[in-house]
Amino acid sequence: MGRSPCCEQDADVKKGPWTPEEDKLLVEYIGKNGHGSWRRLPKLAGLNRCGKSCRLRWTNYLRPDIKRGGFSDDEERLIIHLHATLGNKWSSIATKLKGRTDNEIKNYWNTHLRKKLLSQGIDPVTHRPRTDLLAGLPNLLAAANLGGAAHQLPLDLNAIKLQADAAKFQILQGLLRVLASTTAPPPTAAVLPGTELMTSILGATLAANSAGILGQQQQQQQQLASVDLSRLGQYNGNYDNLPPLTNDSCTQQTQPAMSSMSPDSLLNRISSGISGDMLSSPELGQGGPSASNMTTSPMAAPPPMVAADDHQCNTNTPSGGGGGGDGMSCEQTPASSTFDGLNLDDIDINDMEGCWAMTDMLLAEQCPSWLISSNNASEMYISKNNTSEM
DNA sequence: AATACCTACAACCGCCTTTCG
DNA sequence: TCGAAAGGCGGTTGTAGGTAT
Repeated sequence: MGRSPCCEQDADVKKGPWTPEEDKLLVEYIGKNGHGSWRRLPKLAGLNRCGKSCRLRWTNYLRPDIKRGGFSDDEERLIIHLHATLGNKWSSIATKLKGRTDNEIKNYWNTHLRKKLLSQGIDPVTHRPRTDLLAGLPNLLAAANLGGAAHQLPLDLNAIKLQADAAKFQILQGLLRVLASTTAPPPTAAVLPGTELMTSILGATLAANSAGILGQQQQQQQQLASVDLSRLGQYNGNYDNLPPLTNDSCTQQTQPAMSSMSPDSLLNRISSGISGDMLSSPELGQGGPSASNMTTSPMAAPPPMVAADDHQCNTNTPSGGGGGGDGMSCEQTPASSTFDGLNLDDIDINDMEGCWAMTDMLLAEQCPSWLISSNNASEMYISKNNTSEM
């Protein structure tokens, strides 16, 4: 079964970089005859090459409509956007960038864009704030629970607070996604990944924490509020790319609102939520280990992202419905959302406190299972520390 | 100057899908 | 309908050039 490898029967076939002479032969032959059968082409063109190699050389480098040179900012943004939507479907992405080949885009992604996103704190796989930054939380909690030295506690708590912020971002993402979906302009607008805003938020918090402004959640909220949410309008609904926090329709409504909780309780609740399996959720692209000594209830997997392929995009996009005509209307849409049914009239995007209050309400009404997990290290941590000052 | 290391990118490999007799 | 051939795709490797030690 299975095909024999290309050119296997000819062990003498040349490999490696193409010479100008070979390029000339290939271009001249295809110019006169077309490529026809790639397998027969090498003999006919006088090349000692595999047909597959000839095809690759032609499609990636010798084709007359190939666009050479560096990528423009627009192209970069488009690639990032398309990658967020399509994933590593390089050929599909290449169809949206005139003159660029899938191989070129793939290489550019791996050598430039991927690193660029990482440096911005964005996971290049999920296009969301990096969760690997949170991976140490379970160990921190466990260490704290197991009686870490008192002088180590501040560091642990700093980390926990950071995780708490990240969890809040997750919640806010859903909120922002709703807002963006109502304020977004038609897809013809300049496309920027929604991650930029989240990056600035996360960056602000990281900066605050590293500057020693720890434990001042209010201050961090002010930083969050300093982000002009009205900018969301230019993001072309990219928050649709963000999966909802959870699809777990929680039936318990006994949890106090986040805003009414003490900071310690809030942090611990959130910390417990983002520990364990959540961090290793395949949806987050994380295969990281869970804390082995924790018994956190498994987090319900987020709903699958519904990434329509090109065909689906074309058929699903209402004709004349404001699509850019370049396929950019193809977006990921979560199958369901914790935030579905949210009354947008209740939200003033300029009122950050109101947004937090809305977040609280959503948590109370649709609290995910991971937020109410019990018998885990963080709860033990709470009970151990709920009488101490932070 | 020599060596190690890093980076970018061209090319290859293996698998899957499509085409065709 | 089936199987082989061909095409296509994404991941990986090889290599050349640049930089740091």
